[in-house]
Amino acid sequence: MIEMSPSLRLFRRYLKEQGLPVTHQREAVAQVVFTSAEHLSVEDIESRLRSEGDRIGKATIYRTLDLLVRSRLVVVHDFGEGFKRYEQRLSRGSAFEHLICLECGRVIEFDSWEVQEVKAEVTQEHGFRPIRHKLEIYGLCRPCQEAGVELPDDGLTCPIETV
Amino acid sequence: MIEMSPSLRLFRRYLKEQGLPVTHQREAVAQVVFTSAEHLSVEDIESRLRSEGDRIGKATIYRTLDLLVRSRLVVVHDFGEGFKRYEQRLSRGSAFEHLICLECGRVIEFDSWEVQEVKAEVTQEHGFRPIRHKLEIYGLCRPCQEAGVELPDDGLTCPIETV
DNA sequence: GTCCATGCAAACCTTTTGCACTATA
DNA sequence: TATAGTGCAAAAGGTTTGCATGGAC
Repeated sequence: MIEMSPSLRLFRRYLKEQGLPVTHQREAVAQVVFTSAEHLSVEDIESRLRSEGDRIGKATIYRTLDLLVRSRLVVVHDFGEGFKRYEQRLSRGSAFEHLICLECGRVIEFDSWEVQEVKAEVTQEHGFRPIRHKLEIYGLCRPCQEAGVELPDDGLTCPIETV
Repeated sequence: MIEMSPSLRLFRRYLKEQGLPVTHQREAVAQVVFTSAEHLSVEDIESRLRSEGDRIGKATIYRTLDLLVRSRLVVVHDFGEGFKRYEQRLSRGSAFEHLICLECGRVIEFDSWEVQEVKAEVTQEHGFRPIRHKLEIYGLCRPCQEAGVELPDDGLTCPIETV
């Protein structure tokens, strides 16, 4: 049986509030996300379920993740890898600021007070109603730099503008 | 014939530097991106080419966009819509800060000096070598708010944490 | 004449959907 | 027992690739 984490308890409550059945599959998928501190791909989730002896169809995983995101217990990230990653929202920072290593995919979260300020200022200026934001800084993490990784530079010989 | 914009000139130079042929298709795709101030999807690019009488295969468009990105004359964006958008890097702001309307998809660019500072600080702190960044603020643009658009809130009745 | 690009279609990958079957409440 | 979920396989949508043909240099 699945031991009950606080988040899982909330997810069950959410399902009941919505009049939806609490199934073994939903609990299993939720528990995988809730017991991980990482940004999981659907592939990751599927293989973790499998290693626990659970064989749950991809369609069900996607459908459950959709519920988890809707419940606000989980957030979805798109780091431009061609697929999405899912992360529990409770515990840890749950910051929307990330350093993302282009070499190994490592993600470091951080909080920025200043970004919140920029957000407030610029949205007010444009009459824009902010709902969420993300700041993503792509580059090379320390371990990859120390391993001597260099990213290829294929640009024009005389660069135009470097940001 | 295609009239030569400064960017197109640079793209030709880039192709020659790389020992690659300058073809009509490459010039046509590049010119579409260089003469637009918007964030174009491949669909957009294809239809603009078509309306100019150019019928260029999608594969060629993708391959040319890849070259344009490599040359650094164009940047690619992924706003989580399920496809990518392309934008010329010269002229205009070419900021990496965006307000993105969840209702109509409108994108407003802005520059933020503070974000550059946050980037410098946090990357130094983590020994991370930054290459590029993006700040995306999702929400409702003024016109959509005035049109009375409200986004559904399906979350738990007692929200956990609101960012 | 030698490469390389192009165009088409097929392949690919992630995600979504249709449908017969099963489980929840 | 009624209602909704599950699993499988097929479909969908954007992007990539293989290959024969055609164009750049």
